[in-house]
Amino acid sequence: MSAETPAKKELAAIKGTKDILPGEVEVWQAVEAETRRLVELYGYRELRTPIIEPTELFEKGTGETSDIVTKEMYTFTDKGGRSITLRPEYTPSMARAILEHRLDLLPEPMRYYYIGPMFRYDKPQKGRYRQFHQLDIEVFNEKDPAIDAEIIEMADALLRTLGVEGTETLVNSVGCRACRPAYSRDLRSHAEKVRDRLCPDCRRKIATNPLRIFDCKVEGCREQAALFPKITATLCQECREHFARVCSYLDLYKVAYRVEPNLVRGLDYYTKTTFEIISGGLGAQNALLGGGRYDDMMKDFGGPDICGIGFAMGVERLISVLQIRPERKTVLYIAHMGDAGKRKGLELARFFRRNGVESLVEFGSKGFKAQFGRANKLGAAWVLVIGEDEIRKGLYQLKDMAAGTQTEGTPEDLLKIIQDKKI
RNA sequence: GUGGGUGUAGCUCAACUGGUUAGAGCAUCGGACUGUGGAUCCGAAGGUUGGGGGUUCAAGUCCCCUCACUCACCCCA
Repeated sequence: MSAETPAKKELAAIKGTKDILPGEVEVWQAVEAETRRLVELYGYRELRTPIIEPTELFEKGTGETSDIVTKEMYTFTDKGGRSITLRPEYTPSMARAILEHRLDLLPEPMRYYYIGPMFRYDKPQKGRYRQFHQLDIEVFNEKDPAIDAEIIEMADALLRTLGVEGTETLVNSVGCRACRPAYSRDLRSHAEKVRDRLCPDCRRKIATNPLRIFDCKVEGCREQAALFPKITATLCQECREHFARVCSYLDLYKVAYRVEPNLVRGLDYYTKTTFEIISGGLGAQNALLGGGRYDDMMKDFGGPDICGIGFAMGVERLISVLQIRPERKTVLYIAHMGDAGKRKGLELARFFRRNGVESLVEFGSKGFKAQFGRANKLGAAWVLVIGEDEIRKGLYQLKDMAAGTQTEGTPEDLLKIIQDKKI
């Protein structure tokens, strides 16, 4: 079967997006199923929101000065003149849904999750796509530092249950509105004093985002940054105590982690705890998941003063470090001879499918030799043989392809053989 | 958005300093082989060499533009 029209390159998937084909999609399905199972053990419920939102939601939620909002959003005007944006992240949508439906008035704990596509107009590279997928986890109205630790422990448990190895968990506190401004001022004045020893990029960061100087890879900048004050040393009383409790609970869970005072998350809304789990083998985009606390978002939305905490995990990145590559094979292939054989095959396929056995019937008329060859290529575990003799007797041949053995019996007999072997 | 690298069949790769009709392996399809698979042999199909322009008697090969992929910066999942 040769393709009559070769795929035109002009009709390829757009830059930064990908098809997920059979052979790989099974990995996605397994990851999604395992993820749902695990987070529901922690009391999370799925909450789905639209892919499109009013642009304003992200301007207010993600932050007007963030890179995401200033240069990475897919924004357009719809026919009604509204400014619409394809969600670049999930947290603001989640917060919006909570307020819109007043879920904060329900007795259930507000623990939600979602797995789905996000959109950012970035330049694609390893582990970075324009349409990518995230697992998003959020908890609202839970001030206790125990939830900070539990959420990190859950992230750790999820990666373990999926078989991810060689990760490192980084935690930090970025303070709150009471103590962070003072720290930023402090940092700026320190950086200003050594301005001429910093790279051009970092000189610019002094004004825009001094915390980011810690991320610079230039040797001179790193030397200077090492001398800057640590945020962990200048936290206010409340933030310091909160962070100490988070760490002590993590110790209780025996989760391995490293306090990384230089860990700065890029989104503006974080307060107190931030964390990230990184993995080697991901190149420059090494964050498998990242998140933190955002105690002021709901209030900023004009809603009740309830706090939030959560994280997002990159599904593409996760899958790229997974070892598992499950493949789905055909179970039962039905080979036949003659028109009566074909009709009986179609009938029996229905019988087997109704009893939970995946079945494929050969539609063409080939010799048994060719049909067995085809079954073999499809990786069929079983082949049902229907010829004149079988139809006359009402007894069919079932071949176990791996063992090479063949059994005769009624459809019910043969079904039982397949079902027994499955267990 | 800024740099660097790479684009040849579905996949992995060939094609000497520019030189006839761009080849091979794997995969696909057909045959040897109309009552039983994996092997082997034979054959077929599959390409505007990512696209466009230029230099040249002659371009897969050199130059320019563009697109895509890729790595890093940046940002982040």
